[in-house]
Amino acid sequence: MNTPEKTQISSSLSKFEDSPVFNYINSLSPIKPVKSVHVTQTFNPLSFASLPSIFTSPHVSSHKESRFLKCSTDPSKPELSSADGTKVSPVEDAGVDVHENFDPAVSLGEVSFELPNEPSRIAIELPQTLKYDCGSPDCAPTPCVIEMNCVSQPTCTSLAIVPFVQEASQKGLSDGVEVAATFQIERKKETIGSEWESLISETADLLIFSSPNDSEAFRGVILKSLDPGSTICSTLISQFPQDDISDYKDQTEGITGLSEINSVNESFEDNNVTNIVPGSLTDHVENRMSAPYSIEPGSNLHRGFRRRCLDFEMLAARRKNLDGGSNTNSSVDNKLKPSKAGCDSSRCIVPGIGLHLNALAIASRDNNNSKLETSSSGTQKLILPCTTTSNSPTADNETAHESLLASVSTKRETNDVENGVQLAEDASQASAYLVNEEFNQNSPKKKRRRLEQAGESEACKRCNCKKSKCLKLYCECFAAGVYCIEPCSCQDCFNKPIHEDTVLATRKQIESRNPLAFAPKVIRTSDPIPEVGDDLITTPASARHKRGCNCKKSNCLKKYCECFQGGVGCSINCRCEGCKNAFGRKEGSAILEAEGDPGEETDPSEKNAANKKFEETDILNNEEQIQLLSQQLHYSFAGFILELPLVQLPFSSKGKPPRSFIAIGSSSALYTGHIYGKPNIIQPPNIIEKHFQSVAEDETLEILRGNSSPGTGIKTSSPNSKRISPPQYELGSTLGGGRSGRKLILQSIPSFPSLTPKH
DNA sequence: GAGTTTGAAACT
DNA sequence: CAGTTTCAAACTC
Repeated sequence: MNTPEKTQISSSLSKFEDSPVFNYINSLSPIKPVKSVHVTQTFNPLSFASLPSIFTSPHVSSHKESRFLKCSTDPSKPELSSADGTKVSPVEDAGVDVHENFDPAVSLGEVSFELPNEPSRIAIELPQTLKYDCGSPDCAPTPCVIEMNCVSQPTCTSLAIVPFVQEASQKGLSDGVEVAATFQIERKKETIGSEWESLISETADLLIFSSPNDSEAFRGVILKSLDPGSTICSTLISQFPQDDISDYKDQTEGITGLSEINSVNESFEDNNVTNIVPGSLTDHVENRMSAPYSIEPGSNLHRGFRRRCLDFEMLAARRKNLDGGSNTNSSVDNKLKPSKAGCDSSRCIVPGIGLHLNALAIASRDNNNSKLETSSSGTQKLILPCTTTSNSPTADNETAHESLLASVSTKRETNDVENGVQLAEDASQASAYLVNEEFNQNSPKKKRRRLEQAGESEACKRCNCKKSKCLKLYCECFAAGVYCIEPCSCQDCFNKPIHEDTVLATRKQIESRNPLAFAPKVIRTSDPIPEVGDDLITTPASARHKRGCNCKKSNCLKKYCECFQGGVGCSINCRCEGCKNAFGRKEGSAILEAEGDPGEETDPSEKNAANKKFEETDILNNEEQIQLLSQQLHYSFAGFILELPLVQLPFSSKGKPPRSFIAIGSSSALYTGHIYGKPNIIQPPNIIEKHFQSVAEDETLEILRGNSSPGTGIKTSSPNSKRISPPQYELGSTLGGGRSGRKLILQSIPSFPSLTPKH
């Protein structure tokens, strides 16, 4: 990537690296100064883009993100790092250093939680973050900034964003303010334990999780070309403070929507950072939220959506924080875990994206309205489904629900009942947690019944585990990386915040067996256009089940089939018999069938029915997909969002959205981050690929060649080797290498692992 | 709502 | 790694 920005950054970095401050820092730290860390710069865009999916991946994303976050805090603590004496990998240098120095308490993710108590902090941090985003010296005049640049560069080099960020920094960020803020934060920090890195990474993830909107926000910034400075700031603010704060608000009790934002705004003013956000911050928030994304500023819906998901990460981070709590700022701990109840609540509140995305994916298909809206803005694609869905008969009794839903009601679209229900459910669930955790354990049937009465119980229904304690992949909730909540009818459920330790341990165990265990089952590949055969669609390559199905009797025509359930065609990876998957038969099935393969009792009527079904449900969507894809490509090209709700789900009006199939943002990545990277992310288009190639071709290729970090090889080492095959391979083989897009995808997927620190 | 079918997950 | 068992969702009645 020879973009001017990069060049500029590199040169700038070099300059700074040679500065006295930098030298001083180096002298204090075992870390070797590394000039212009180009490690994953190429993929930075991905990091942004993949945020949602990354959310779930503490490792990969965390590294990246953590760095990103670290940067924010790092500037202030060169000395601290050295003082801590924590070991840093020389190779990772800056990045690691940042990690160690990074104070979780300072992370944006935490900020969201802490904000209520410390409004000023957020103000400080946000600007910092912005600054960090810009990997260019332009935004970092101070020594601290310089170091930051070194560290952050890898992550901050996103192609599209850099210019904006830089500009923003130039326009709105006050260097002095930033520095001061940094140090202020620094003072609060305490010695960092050896656990920091992990802690940080997770914290970073949390941050990310808390801001599923990040990608959108950035996209919005880019696409809309709004005032970079204000836009970015407002975006960040709107996202973090708004969502997270509002969550916190919910816990503590009804505070009105923008109050937090206002406080944030005040904070900015207090810190002389006001200039960063021209005009009322609130206004910005509103504008950005409502206009570009069609999201209400205080969209509780959105928030509610994210609540359950990724709780695990939150817990993990939090727990680690606690473990090292002796070292960490007590205030932080308190904030993270208010009281027992509050603690749980917070967890519940912790934003998650898995469900959110799921809903989106579905919505893209099912919800025409949402489609329209999505078409108008890429960001909305992801969100609208959420917002549009709050049709929640299910929210009946819960005031909290009502409030949540009410906030979303403006956007309400009734078409997608399922999504709506689920979304509402999520929100309601979250609120339910807030209201009373015991809901989880009590009256599951009642809840379920209520949901069913809602008319779309399917969408809302959660698990019904009886023996697995919801600690196995049998449990949909567990598999999806979310806690069981109200709607669940499970028995002896351990998949609750109270048992966070158990949950985390179990997850780790499962992932140790199969790193992909929590990965999205359906991976969107590249080709959005299903291959429509003569009379039957054969293996649409737009998405594939990561492992493939093993159906024997269902002919892949029922939801027993995970491929079918996920709305994707069977692929070469499938070992199904008599595949008649309406979304695409296993390669060879169609041929065999056409040849009158006895193994496949080809029932013409069935075939036609399947085909018809497909036509009804997918053909149209394919076109839509194409449109969406083009948009998405645009966004992707901007370097922010790579994951798309393109996976088309077959169940429009009935059947709950296959959460487990969402290709995005499952909590899977929690522990698999390094290994699985971000395969979760739906890799779209060729354009992106080109982007990649131009930007990070080198590394990508390396990764593909197996030179990347250990985790790079998706699945090669999967315990389920017999069944799981790398998405890439799948793509390559299934798609038939003719298409460049596929090839590109292969590259792009591996690229994620590159995000992990180089050695 | 109970019972059956199905295939993934887990186990051996 | 293959076969078996367990499990819970999907489905049927």
